[in-house]
Amino acid sequence: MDLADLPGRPCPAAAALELVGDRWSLLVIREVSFGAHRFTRIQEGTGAPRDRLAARLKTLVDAGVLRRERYCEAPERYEYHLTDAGQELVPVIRALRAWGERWACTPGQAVTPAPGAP
Amino acid sequence: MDLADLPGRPCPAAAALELVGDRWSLLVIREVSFGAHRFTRIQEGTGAPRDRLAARLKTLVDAGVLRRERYCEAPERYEYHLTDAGQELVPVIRALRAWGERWACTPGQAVTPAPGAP
DNA sequence: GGCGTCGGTTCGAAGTCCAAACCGAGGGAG
DNA sequence: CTCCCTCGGTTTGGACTTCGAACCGACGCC
Repeated sequence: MDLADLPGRPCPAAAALELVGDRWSLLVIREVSFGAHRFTRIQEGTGAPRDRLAARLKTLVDAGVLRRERYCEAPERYEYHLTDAGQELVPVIRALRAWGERWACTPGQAVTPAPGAP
Repeated sequence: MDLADLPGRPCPAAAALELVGDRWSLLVIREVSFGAHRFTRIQEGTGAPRDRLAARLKTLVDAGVLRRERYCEAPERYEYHLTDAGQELVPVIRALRAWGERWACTPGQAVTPAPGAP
């Protein structure tokens, strides 16, 4: 992914969003960072449809954010771990969580917590 | 948006992604935080298609992340500003940019800068 | 043999995304 | 007055994604 190829202003944030800025990627990374390393666990934790999850795991591995490791020989089974790049995505998720706690948890929209209320 | 309605694990980060976790929202917020307050400027800065941008601006205003302000009476013209909630999204973008600088700017994938290469 | 788990893949339907054309209100040039 | 431009959108038609659900093969358990 070359920054110059993006349609808008060249910016590393845009490049980051190209890689992990879709509906599921950050949720997947959150789950893996929480210790959910297997397909089924990640699927339960994120709620992503199975095919989407399979595709997303593939692109995240390709992007170098996740590493796929076989944990069972007889029936080929794999689990997913964060690479260093993936690890460093955790602060992004933390920032997102902090924002969500403050603004997205109130019933209704992300309006200021107490406009005229106690 | 109720956390309990989300398919996966209830988590404020998921709620945040519901609101701003699409292709353009964070880019739009970046642009507005850079001082691009008008439709056309935001469109140029993000590279989003016009209809997507119009729809996204609407949902962001509904979500309470942006505020829409008329700046011209005669032909109705509006500009967009960050609310407090929008303002507090800036750290998320900063985190994303930091990550992008480190991992997404290298040509190729987000692999460690020098694994075995010179 | 019959059923369950695990990690996927395949399917058709539904939804979303896109580029490009269109629109209306106004401004400016000729 | 007429023609064309800007601004902020909306509409359109087609491509691309996403979805839930069904299916699959390899294995384990009973």
